[in-house]
Amino acid sequence: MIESPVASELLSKINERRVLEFVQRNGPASRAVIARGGGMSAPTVSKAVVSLIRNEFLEETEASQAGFGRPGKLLQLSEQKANVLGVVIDADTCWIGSARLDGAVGEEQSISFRTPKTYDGLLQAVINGLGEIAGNVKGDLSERFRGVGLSVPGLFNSRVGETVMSPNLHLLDGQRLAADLSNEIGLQCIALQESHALCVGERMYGAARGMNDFAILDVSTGLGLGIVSGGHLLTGNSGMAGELGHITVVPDGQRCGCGNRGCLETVATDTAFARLISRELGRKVGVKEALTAPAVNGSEEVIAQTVDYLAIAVSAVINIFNPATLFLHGQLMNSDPKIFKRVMRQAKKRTLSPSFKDCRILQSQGNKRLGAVAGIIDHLANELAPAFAPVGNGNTKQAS
Amino acid sequence: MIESPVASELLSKINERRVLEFVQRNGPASRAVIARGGGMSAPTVSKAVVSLIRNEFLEETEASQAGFGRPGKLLQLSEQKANVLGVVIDADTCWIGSARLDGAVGEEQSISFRTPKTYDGLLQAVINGLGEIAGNVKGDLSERFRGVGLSVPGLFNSRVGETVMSPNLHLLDGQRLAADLSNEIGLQCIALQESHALCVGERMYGAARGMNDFAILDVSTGLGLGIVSGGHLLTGNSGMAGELGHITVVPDGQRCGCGNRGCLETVATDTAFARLISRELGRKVGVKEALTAPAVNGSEEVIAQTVDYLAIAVSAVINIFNPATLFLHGQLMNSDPKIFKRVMRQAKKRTLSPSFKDCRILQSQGNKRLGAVAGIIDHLANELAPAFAPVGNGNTKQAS
DNA sequence: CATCTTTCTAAACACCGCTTACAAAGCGTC
DNA sequence: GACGCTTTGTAAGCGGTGTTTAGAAAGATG
Repeated sequence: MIESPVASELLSKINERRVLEFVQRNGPASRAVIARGGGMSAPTVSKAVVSLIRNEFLEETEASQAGFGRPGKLLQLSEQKANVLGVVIDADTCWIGSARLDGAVGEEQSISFRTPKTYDGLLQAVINGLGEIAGNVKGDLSERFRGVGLSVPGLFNSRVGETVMSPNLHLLDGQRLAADLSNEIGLQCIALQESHALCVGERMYGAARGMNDFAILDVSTGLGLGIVSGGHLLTGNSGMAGELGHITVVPDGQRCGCGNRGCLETVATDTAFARLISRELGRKVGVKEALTAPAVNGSEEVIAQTVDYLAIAVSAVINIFNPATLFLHGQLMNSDPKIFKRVMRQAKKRTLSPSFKDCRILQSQGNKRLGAVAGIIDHLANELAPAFAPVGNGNTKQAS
Repeated sequence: MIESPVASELLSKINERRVLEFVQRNGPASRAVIARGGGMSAPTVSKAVVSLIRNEFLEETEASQAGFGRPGKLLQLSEQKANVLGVVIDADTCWIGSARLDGAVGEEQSISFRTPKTYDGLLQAVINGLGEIAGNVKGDLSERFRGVGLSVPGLFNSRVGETVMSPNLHLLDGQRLAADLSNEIGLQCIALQESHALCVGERMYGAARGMNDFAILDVSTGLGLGIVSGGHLLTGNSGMAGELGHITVVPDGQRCGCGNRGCLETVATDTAFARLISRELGRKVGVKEALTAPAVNGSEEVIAQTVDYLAIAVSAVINIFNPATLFLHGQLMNSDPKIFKRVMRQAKKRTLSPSFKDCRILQSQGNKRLGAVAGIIDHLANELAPAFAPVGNGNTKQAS
């Protein structure tokens, strides 16, 4: 039933992982600092460091911080060998870039291109792009990089690595992009659904660094939701968890791309807003134009229709997940403070007040690129060593 | 940041926990059987067993199964010393009972009583009840029992152990029943919100045994939801996760007990159904009577109003959590197959089909009593030793 | 240059799980 | 009833790991 033969080596693996995570979180540090901060003895840290350097996760810099006694040699995430590649697939554009283990994306080493029209075209474009970044030397790829992380839109089955359905990019339907890519370039490729990628990225490198209970609600053409609860990304049985956009809020509402009627996604997204304003103005406008349209600035009544549903979404997330922090992401909320305020006001009304008080709500930039990179880095770390999570069922405290 | 000083003993603790869980799941077994089934070597199991017997979690029985070679001595969960107490607080009645570590509740050793009208009355009634079960010898309690698990209704903050708000039992508001009880009787007391208790109980002893991704939707006067995802009970930051009942589905609907309007709970519960039928009949009826009323058997249109919202709830759970199994619990769905069928049919329409296909939906009895018992047993096991969960962020597979 | 502080490592020790070897305990057969 | 067969359970030895202790290394201070 339970597997994995708890051997002695497990301990050293756990400690290696701890050291690595300490450096990931706190930046370069000496062995002594890691020992103090990570709750391990100095020799233990040293041994872990030896292994991490051998595996090219860390490297020793000459840089030594000034101080009283003997200066410690700083250990940092490897910049030489431990680079990874990130790929973000979106409906209109794709992005490819390289990054170091610390998540720093080399801007000069990244490219964007319009999303091709066919799956084969996309696959080939990604392969070409990766090769370009690797300096056009194909054989070099697997030497300079350790893996590729992908952010993919739509409904993604992470158990089998297959995009089940991608409403805005149907060419991915039924495809296994990560596997196909891996076969072509001979590197590990790991795909994450974009909302999940956002979560992993924010947690590893972004605003949610170190947080164990948070949610990210991403409002754009659709409604994306990523949840980290108790330190775990909520994936569900097949990685399809988080589809908040398709809960029904208008029982006989308009038809949604998913086939159902009245999904939250039909009324609480950029697209819904633009559609609404277009009708108001009598001509078709995009989201950006809609936001600056006079009708919008004029009347709260007009924006209310979208915004109040957005508040229902926010409220649902807080009621259902009780996160310590909720990040809101999307131009609709982050461009106009008036809109954000109204969302907050309405959400407060619609949420159980203890849960609402318990939750800090922040606007966030979010970054799928970091997410793609974080996805592969997290995978590499898991491959190296398991994170240790002493864990029960979450029931807590208050004993005698 | 991360604590717990990964010492050598950690390994033995993990293995003790494994042995204990093996026996919990598979019943009495010999050391050899545990070794084979649990993936440990025989000496390791023996050592763990010694410790578990010393801590009175296990005991050795003389009973030996017939077979070829030397018969193994069976190890079972201690019946002598390792008993626990379970307490279920409900709006109308309370229950107290004792159970063994294997979850077997001694029916003759349980009592029920009407829920008192005041908090002090309740506390005293529980204390008395516990004493009664312990044989009226107060000092004996802490010798015969290891702890008390409680199932409490309403919104429960598990971080501080306080009931924040209990709509159907306001005497609990702001109270810390587990802590108060613990102070009085000198035993460890652990409270769980009732929906969470349901989950823990089903997972440890019931229909969800061994499942790592499931949800339980409990439809009664309110809408309770418990989620286990990736093997973890979803509690949120303060244990208040799972409040599906208060998401808004009728933006300008009727007022809910929580202060908001149009909560799912106002339209998709027993109470809502009874209210609906009452209006139909022109007189006030309870749920049971409502279910057998001629109006109900006659027309689908009448029940549809409640049932279709119930389907929205089911659909929301599947869309949001992507569970492998969903247990539906509540007399509304489990008494009339016609109703259940309609819920299923409607839910199927309203759910993303990959997620729906991925999810097995079962009717379930559920049992808060087992939940209360499982809660304290799980806590005791966690105290003894951490469960080991090698864990990443949940991103999976499909590498080169 | 000696002293001080801090870093890092080597050695000794204790703990752990695993493998191997062996004793223990029944069953079948002769 | 004795012997072999099979399985169970334990003792001893080995390799791996973390910790403590002691000491070497490296720079700052006086």
